[in-house]
Formats: sequence, C-alpha cells, structure tokens
Amino acid sequence: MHPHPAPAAPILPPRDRILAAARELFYRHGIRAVGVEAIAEAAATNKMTLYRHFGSKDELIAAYLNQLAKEGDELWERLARDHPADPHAQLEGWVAYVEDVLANRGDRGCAIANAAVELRESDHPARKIIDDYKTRKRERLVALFRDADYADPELLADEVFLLFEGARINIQCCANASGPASRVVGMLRSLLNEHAPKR
Amino acid sequence: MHPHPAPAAPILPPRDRILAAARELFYRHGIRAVGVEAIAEAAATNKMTLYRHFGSKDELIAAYLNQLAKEGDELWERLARDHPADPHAQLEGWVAYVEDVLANRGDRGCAIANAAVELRESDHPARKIIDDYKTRKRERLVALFRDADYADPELLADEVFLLFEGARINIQCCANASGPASRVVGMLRSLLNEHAPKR
DNA sequence: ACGCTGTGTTACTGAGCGGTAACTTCCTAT
DNA sequence: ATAGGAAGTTACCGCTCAGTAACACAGCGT
Repeated sequence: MHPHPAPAAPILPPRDRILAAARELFYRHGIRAVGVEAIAEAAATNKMTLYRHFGSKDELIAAYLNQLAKEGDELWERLARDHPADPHAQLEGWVAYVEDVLANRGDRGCAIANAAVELRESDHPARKIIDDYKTRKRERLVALFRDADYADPELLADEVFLLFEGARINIQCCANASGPASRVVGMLRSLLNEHAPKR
Repeated sequence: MHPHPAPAAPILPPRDRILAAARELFYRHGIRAVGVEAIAEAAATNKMTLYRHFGSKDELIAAYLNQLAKEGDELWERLARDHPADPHAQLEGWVAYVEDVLANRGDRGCAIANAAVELRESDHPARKIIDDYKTRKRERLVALFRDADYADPELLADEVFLLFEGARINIQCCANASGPASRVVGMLRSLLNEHAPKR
C-alpha cells in the first residue's frame, strides 16, 4: 500500500511502456505498418513523450531491435549458466527452446529477420544490429558444436541454423499449420544424433 | 522497318511495363516502401494508366505476386520437360537452380516470402497467392523425392525446402556474404547422396 | 516558496500516400 | 474520313504520416 516506490508497481515508466507497445505492434503488424501515434496510444501516453525518449521512429526501431537482440543473447547466456561446461546439454536446451517457439500458434517468425525484410536501406541504423545479431547467433552455434566435439561444427551449425530460420519464415507463408516447420524439431534432433561425436 | 507490328519491339505495352517496374521496385525496396507514382514513373507512364490496368495498389501487388508464382511454377515444368521421367535429373536441375540463385550477388531473398512478411493482413488478396505457391512448391519437392524412390520423401523434401528458405532469408540478415547460405548447395548435394535410394 | 524536470495536451506543419476527375492526344479499325 | 478506345496530362481530394511548437500541470528536492 506504500504509494511511492511501489515494490512491484504495475505501472512502468513511459519509456518502458513505449518500448513494450512498439514491440507488440511492430511484431504483430510490421514496422512500416505501425505509426508512432498508434504506439504512443497503446503505451497510454502521447507522441511528444515518445519523441522525448526516442528522437525519431528510426531510433525507436533501433531500440526495439536492440531489446530483441539483447534478449536473444540472454538465452545463450542462460543456457551456458544452466549447463556449465556441458555443451551437449546446452544444445539440447536450445532445441527445446526451438520447440517452444515453433509450437507457439500465431507465431509471426523471427522479429529480427522480419525487420531485415522491411528495412532495406543499407544505411539504416537497424541494419548493423540485425547483421551483428545473426552473425553472433551463428557463431554461438558453431562454438557449441565445436565444444561438443562434433566433426565439422561450422557445417552442422549452418545446417541447424538455416533449418530454424527457414522454419520461421515458412510459418508466415503457410496458413496451413502442418507445414514443413512442424517437423523441424525432429530434424534437429536427428542431426544431433547422426553426427554425434565419440561418446 | 515495318512500322506497325514491330517484330521484336523494344517498347512493351503499358501494362507490361508497369508490371516490370513494379517487380523491380517492389523487390528492390519492398512493397510498402514503393508508391504507385514511382512505379508509374519507372514504367515511363503515369498513375492514371496504372489505375486503368490495376484497380488498386493491392491488385497490382497481387498481379506482381501472380507473375512471380507463375514463373516459379514454370521452372518445375521446365525441369520436367528437360528430364522426362527422370526425377533424379530433375532434382539435380533444381539444385543447380538453387546454386544460381544463391550465387547471385545482391540477392534480396525470395520475393514471395518477403511479401509474406510485409503483407500481414490475413484478408489481403496476396495471402492466398503466397500460401498456395509455397504449398505447391513443397509438394513438388515431395513428389520428386517420392518419384525418385527416396525413403521418407516428405521429411527429405521439408529439410531441403527449409534449408533453401533459410538461406534466402539469411542472406538479407548478413552483409557478410560468406554466411551460412554459401554452404547450402553443398548441404543439399550431401543430403541427396546420403539418402540416396537403391540405385 | 522556489525552480527543475518529466509528463500530458492540443494544435500544427509539410510531405507523401492512394485514388479520382476531366480533358487532350494519338493510334487504329472500319 | 471518321469514330472509338487506349494512353498521356494536369490537377486535385482526403487522408495519414513523421515530427514540432507552445503551454499547462504535476511531483520533487532544496
């Protein structure tokens, strides 16, 4: 009942509300399809406050993508923390995460990949965030396969990486939910087993 | 020198020029990023003529996607014609096509998949075209693997399909050209060999 | 009391968008 | 020769967009 610091206040500062609203709307309807006014309104605030925190829509987009990239990175850190010095378990944990993502009805694909499709200007501030994130993700997979003593970790990582990327883009092309994406987790597990290194 | 029917006239009727311009601009800059005025101008015509041939931008988008889908379908028909009753050769032909596509510098991914990302309204006329095309493509691959007597043609087709889709989306996320996509042709050939049926 | 800072509110600008009206020009079929 | 239709031209409508100005109002620490 303490009024001021509100231990777990349900009301966030405007900047966080704006970022949360942008995240929801950008992901659901697309970046170019959503105007700043709609975001401000969804954040229960107004355009002026939005522009005080983010100098332009492009900056807001960059902040949106930075947030997503940060959360993506945290997944890997969590995997490493939960299974220290056990790359096999980390790989399994990642596959479980993939399973979760693909099981989610109403998934609209990878928000970062979608942003790459929508933002094609090569000088857009978002491009570096996108490229860096995807490169980092691929390198994490390679490192994991290498640490797990798989032969040809680059090739295996690329294969696994592309299967997941393909699944998430294909979801958006098939109203039919029983498309190729529904089988990808099985493929991943098979790949891990088939190429399993010396045990 | 006959003036009228112009045997191989370099000047196409307006409708074709508009469609060609739309194709170029939509693919290069994105559908939402390009206005009808710019398309008309690039087609060396004007907005009125554009609207006489296509009732709205959405109809133009649909025509654009229909054209792409038709050309995609023609690839498969050409493969079947070039290698009649030889599904193995057809598969090899498809891989060669994939190799061509991925070797192309400045590739911006699958135009149809990109459209799926940009056009999320579930009632957009483009959605059906997109879904149908991707479903058809997947089924063609399945049929080809089945005809070629591969075991589990659905699984193999999905794997190959998703690898290609993943490669084309990933190209747009990596300024770095030596990304995972550069290895996908090798993966495809390995898959075809590894799972090769009784010869 | 004071000022400071962050927020809300309203109204506005200028540009670009999709789409249309009205008229002219030109080619072609008869 | 003439009429019809397709194409070009210009100007316009209404709307939405990103971004800004000016001002009012709060809470806060001093």
